[in-house]
Amino acid sequence: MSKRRGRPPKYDAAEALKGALQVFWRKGLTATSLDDLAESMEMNRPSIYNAFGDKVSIYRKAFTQFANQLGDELDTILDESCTLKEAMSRFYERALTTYLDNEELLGCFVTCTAPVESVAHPEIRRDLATLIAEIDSRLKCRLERAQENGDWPSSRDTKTTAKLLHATLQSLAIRARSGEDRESLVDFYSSTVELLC
Amino acid sequence: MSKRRGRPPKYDAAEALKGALQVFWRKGLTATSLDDLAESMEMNRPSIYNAFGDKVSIYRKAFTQFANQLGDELDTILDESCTLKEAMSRFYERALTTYLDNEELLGCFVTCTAPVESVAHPEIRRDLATLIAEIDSRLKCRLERAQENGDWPSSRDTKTTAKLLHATLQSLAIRARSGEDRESLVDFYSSTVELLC
DNA sequence: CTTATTTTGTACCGTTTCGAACAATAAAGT
DNA sequence: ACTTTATTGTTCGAAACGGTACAAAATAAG
Repeated sequence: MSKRRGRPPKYDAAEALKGALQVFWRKGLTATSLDDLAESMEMNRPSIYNAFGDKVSIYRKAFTQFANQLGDELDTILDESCTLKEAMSRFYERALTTYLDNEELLGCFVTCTAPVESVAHPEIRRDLATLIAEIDSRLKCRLERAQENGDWPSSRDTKTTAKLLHATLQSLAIRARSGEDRESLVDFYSSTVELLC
Repeated sequence: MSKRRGRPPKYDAAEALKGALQVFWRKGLTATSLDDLAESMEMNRPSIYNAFGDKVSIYRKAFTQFANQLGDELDTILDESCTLKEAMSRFYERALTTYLDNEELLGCFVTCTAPVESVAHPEIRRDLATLIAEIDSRLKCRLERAQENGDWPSSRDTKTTAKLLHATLQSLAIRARSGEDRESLVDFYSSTVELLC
């Protein structure tokens, strides 16, 4: 029942990581300076270092938080939607909302900022690989469920279709960042859903 | 008939850009220093600056060279292949060869390094958007040709399928960089070709 | 009130960065 | 031979970088 000794931290860890995520999302790992992070996390450099370690560590923690948060939301959508078509439409729509937040064309944090660092930072490469495999797996499971429900032909290949649905998500991420307008992106995922689901 | 005055350049412009491309491909724009470029381009910094401008300019020139070269090769493959299936298989196989050059997992130069810079550098964002539209268009044309030849059902949507084929290319680029092995990537594009073509 | 513990914030260090100034070099024109 | 033009390579400087040392501040325990 002992209370924590010492001066109480001014920051909230999750909130600080959210700030870090915002800068990393716009600038990427390398172009983000510790000063940028200090400002966006509302902490000063030594406190950041003490709490989260060096820049790569902060990035990876922000990465994990992003993956967990968006992943959970997308999983919920996949689970609670009745038909496969409805599930995938809502899935992409939710992703787009994140990618085009506040009229800024940010794309997906992971897809747009992690690959470039994957060569210099093997830890990030592994984080990326793990996340990709995770999403593949979730989509494949959803397709299998649709097959059990008779909502999707059991003759079709779940593994390939899952990867194609994932590829569409990745493409939306990059296209959003390239400035493609929302209407065009919606058109893309809508017709993809029609074609594959 | 007048010859060029002054000391003749030691470097070959195309060769130097090739060197620049190699570093940018591994490190990305921001993490690449002018010293890195000087070494890889076999020029010293002032000469580089004099010949190609600042770092972003060099990157964009390397980008253009890459896009032209790979684009031309892929177009040739699309054009000279008889069947659509054969065309797309060779298309992806050629891309993979580039992405996995010399056992290093580099992925696509454009897909893996350009998006992260698109927010800070609008010129790069436009370059990226232009290239994406270009590839979409080429693939769509190939599908239309297949329809004319009776090689592909004229009932199907060329625009959406072109984007899906493109999304598969982008996904291969990212997956290669994440460390996914060649066998898995070949499996992915093979079954994609079967499914879509 | 004193001590122990933890975070904060200022100040600093050594390195790397980009870009430019400068003289040296190599070719063509006169 | 001398001038003109263009590239090379050395050198420099100001700024930004990541990371750390250290004292001040704030709380709990004794």
